[in-house]
Amino acid sequence: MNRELVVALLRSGNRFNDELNLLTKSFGISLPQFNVLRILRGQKGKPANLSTLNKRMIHKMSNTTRLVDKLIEKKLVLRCVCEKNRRKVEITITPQGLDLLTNMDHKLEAKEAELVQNITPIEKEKLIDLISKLTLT
Amino acid sequence: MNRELVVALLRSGNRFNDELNLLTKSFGISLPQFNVLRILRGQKGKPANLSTLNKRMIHKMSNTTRLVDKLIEKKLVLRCVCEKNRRKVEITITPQGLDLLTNMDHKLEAKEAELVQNITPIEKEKLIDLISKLTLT
DNA sequence: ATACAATTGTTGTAATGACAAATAAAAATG
DNA sequence: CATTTTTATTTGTCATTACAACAATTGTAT
Repeated sequence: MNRELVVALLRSGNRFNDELNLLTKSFGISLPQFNVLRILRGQKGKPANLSTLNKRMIHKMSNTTRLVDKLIEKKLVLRCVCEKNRRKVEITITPQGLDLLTNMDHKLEAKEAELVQNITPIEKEKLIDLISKLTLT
Repeated sequence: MNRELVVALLRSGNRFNDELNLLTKSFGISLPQFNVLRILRGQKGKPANLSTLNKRMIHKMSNTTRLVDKLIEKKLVLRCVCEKNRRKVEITITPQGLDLLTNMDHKLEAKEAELVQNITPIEKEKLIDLISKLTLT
């Protein structure tokens, strides 16, 4: 039964990933890039450094540097060296980045709703509850 | 709430992915490669073709050909052209492939158990149920 | 202060993945 | 039977990811 559960979770996770990736691609960015943008928007002007991004990212990956490089190329974020701790780097979202997110917002919400349309609100609560219980540690 | 659910699912799916990948890597293969091996073992001698593998794979990807190439390099599977329909290709697992799976089996079970250890059997049933309901279509 | 360890990020390289175009055989059509 | 369409797989190309080595800066203990 453990296997059944693990496989079910992997399957649906991958499916969600694929669908969302498709959506973000249509706006010219990958899903991980999109998530970084959202984290930055959540900072409300406060810059973030790479390790903060890494901690919050849904898709753990070893190379946030290069992901950010891509976002810089697209002028969606800015990077500058932190004054207080020159090892650190400060990353902020640009107005263009915010605009892009604004454009994506409702499409994303629609997609999210579509992805979970087969269950009731009560079941959704239950699922969230169980999954977060599952993923403590 | 939809977003919360989607994010929770992505997170735990990715986490499971990472953990399992780590495990299979320690045996010299990737998680997708491992899953193909398991599909082949499930065939009980009956060969599978690429599109069958593709349908059953947990990680949908466009390049099953090259994934199978890697498994061939490692002598874990065999590929030969199907007699009846020469477009098709028949893939079977080798004795070495089966041995590898046998060696991995209990480690994998242990890891699976570890991954879902935070919830009760009843909750597991419930989760499986909800997730499969979610992922109909 | 100096040496050593820990933190934070970057870079190189190989492996993997996504996507589209190419190939090749079989099936369908006229 | 020749031609088109569909099916099944392969190949090319580029982007992303994984992994490891490197570099720079700060923190700590003697």
